[in-house]
Amino acid sequence: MTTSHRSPRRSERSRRAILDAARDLVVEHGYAKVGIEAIATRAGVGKQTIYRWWPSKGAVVFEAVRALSEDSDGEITLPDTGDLEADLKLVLRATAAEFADPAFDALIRGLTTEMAHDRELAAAYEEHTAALEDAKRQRLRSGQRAGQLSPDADLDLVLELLYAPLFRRWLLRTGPLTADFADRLVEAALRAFAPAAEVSAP
Amino acid sequence: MTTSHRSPRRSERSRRAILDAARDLVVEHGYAKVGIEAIATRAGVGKQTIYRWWPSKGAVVFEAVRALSEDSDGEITLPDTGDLEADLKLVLRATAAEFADPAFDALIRGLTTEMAHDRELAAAYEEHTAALEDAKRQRLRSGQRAGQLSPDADLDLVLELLYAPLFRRWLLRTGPLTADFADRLVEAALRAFAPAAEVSAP
Amino acid sequence: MTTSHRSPRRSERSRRAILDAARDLVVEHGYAKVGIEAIATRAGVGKQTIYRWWPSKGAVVFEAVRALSEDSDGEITLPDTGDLEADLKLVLRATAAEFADPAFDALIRGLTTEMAHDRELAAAYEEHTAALEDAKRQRLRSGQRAGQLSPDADLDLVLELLYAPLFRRWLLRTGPLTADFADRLVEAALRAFAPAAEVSAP
Amino acid sequence: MTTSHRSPRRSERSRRAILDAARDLVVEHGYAKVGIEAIATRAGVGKQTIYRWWPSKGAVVFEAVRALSEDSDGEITLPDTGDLEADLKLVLRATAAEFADPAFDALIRGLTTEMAHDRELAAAYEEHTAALEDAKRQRLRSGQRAGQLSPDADLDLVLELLYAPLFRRWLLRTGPLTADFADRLVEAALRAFAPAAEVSAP
DNA sequence: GCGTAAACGAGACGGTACGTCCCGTCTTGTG
DNA sequence: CACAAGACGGGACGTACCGTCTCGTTTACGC
Repeated sequence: MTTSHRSPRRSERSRRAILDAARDLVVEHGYAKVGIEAIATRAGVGKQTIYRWWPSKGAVVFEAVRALSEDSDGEITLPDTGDLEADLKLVLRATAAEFADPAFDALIRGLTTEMAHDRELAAAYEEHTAALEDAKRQRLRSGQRAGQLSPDADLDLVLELLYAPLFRRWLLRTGPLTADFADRLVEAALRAFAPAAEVSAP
Repeated sequence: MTTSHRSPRRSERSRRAILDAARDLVVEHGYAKVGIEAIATRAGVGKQTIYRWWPSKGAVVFEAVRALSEDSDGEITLPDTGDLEADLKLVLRATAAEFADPAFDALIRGLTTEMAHDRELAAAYEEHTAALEDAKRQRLRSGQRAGQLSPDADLDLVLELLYAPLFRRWLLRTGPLTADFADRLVEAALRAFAPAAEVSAP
Repeated sequence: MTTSHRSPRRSERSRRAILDAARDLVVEHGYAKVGIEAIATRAGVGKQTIYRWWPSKGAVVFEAVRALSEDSDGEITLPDTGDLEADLKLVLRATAAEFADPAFDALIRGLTTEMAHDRELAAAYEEHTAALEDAKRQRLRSGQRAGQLSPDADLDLVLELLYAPLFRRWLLRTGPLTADFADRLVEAALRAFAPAAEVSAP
Repeated sequence: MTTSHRSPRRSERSRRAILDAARDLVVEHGYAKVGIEAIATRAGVGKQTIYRWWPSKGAVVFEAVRALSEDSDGEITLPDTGDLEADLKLVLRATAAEFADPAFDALIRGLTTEMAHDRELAAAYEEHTAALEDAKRQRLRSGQRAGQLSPDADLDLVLELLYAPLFRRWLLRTGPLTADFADRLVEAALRAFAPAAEVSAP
């Protein structure tokens, strides 16, 4: 169990204070330099109150991140204007911009490297992003039905082609996360899974 | 400077012992659970002998990893049978297999997440892999000349399309690293940058 | 106030359970290693129920000890056969044996060292043993009247000479608590306060 | 091993700072309220430097106390004017005064109660006071030879009669530690072991 | 070959953070 | 409203390593 089970006895005030402290400290000093003690002190909370409800620093930060996106989570919908390429470019540009934001980077980078070592944390994160992944697949499927993707395209593979290069550039800082890069990724992926050329009718 | 400058006074025996100890300990217990003290003890060496020549644990492990591939490093050549697709599949399958090897994984995973936080280490690693990257680019260019890739394909982008999905699957364990996956990556990338179809003259 | 004021609302069942748990735990693990939480848990009681009625662990254990000797406390009478020496030897031998009993030792040792630091607890204990002290003094006075002690002997000093060496040997484990030791203490004290030798009239 | 083995590597500066801090803190706040962390902080020392050389807080304070009396320790000699009673009164009065000194009390009280629970510490203390005990016994023996004590008096028992009442009054605060009390103890003990009355020569 | 300066093993040092323990108080239902 | 249950802020515990800093002791060069 990575995330904390709510309990009627639990102090909501402390929970919020811990998550806020964790978020702020990580943004300020970076994931690695933040410890449980610092979070507890900043939150005005005993260490035990953290250990009681979370198994690790990763779990706390993870929940802090999740709490950020929780408000708007009601329903995830990606743009669907009918133009798959345009829509994907919009989304990937936004993703690239997000990765390029220092505050977001500070929060998410440490969490990501932590997930590379902690399978439980990774599983929790996957669960958290499942809805978003689904929405992405839905949009691709819609494009597929509209004849903008090959009918037998593996949509998961398409997603990996779109996002993995972005992810790798961000994590390893091997290249800039520009709108142009996002555009070219979309173009390449769509070319790779373009529907077969039509045969002109006689 | 991440790697150590050699000196005539330096004890080669200690250097080897430290690198071996670092490699073995990381493979045994994982990067995060290995500390400088443990490396020094296992190597039968004073801590200072490590701090004298390396700036961080990452640098030691990095050099330990580099030492592994140092023997065969004289000249890197990728297969070039004339069939770009076949050659790339060979290479990517090998890469996938390497990532799937537990010992390699243990060594390289911690180093990778460390690079995500330590720019110096990342720079050193990039330098170390520059030759290999070059070789990959060369093979693509050769294929390009042979008409198996569009003349205006961005070869770096092709490499990212090929390797980033592999990297991400490996790091985040989001999917299996099979030969089939490697094949499909190669096929997709080549389709994305296929040369323009010839228009038959009427 | 060291001891608890009784109240009609108070649960006698809880009170007994707490005292029993305290006694048992102290005998099992020693005074220092027993905490309020352990007592509460063993007694099947909330911590607050302890804090509501007792000010400290010392007070609980003290009352637990007192409860042991409460049954027989109606009237304290020391033996008075007319032979002071014999009677005192009997009593001191019994005291020595009591100190030598491991269960008694475990209970009383921690309480004693606590009293060395907590004046309130010490006062409460003194009050508790006042009747016994009185009885001892009575027996000495009786012997004094019978001409077995000097008429101007300071009976409190006699008691200190009798009991302090026993107490010190027990607390600091500086010697065995044997019947022989008890006997020799009695003999020495009585010699020290023997009535003046009669001068035979010529 | 309760006390610390000296080592050439050991920092004398740290050792002194720790003992001084321990002594001062105990005198200021009392044994029970002083912890290892406070000692380390006051001494400007890492906790580990304490744990490296001492097994417990008791051992540190014990050594701090011992260090106090170390200077004058060359040779212990008790006064021997030929008048045993006068000499003993001098010594016991001094002891009573020492116990009554608040700074000494603070230091020694906690240590004493600790010894009641920690046999190792008690053994170390006994060793430390062995020379003094010997000197006391010597003085008694000298008085014995001078015909001021019965030839078959058990000198250890005499010492217990002299010191135990003082000790008990001090520890349990059951009476004042006055010069008068010291005098009366000496008188009582000497009466108890007075040599047999001489037979007047005809 | 012989000083001498470095690099060495060893490990003590001042620190920081860990995760656990228990304190005494506070809060939340239940009987 | 006393009770059981137990969460809470607080803070000390003893451990593990960090990176720095002496200690003698090799060791291999320049004289």
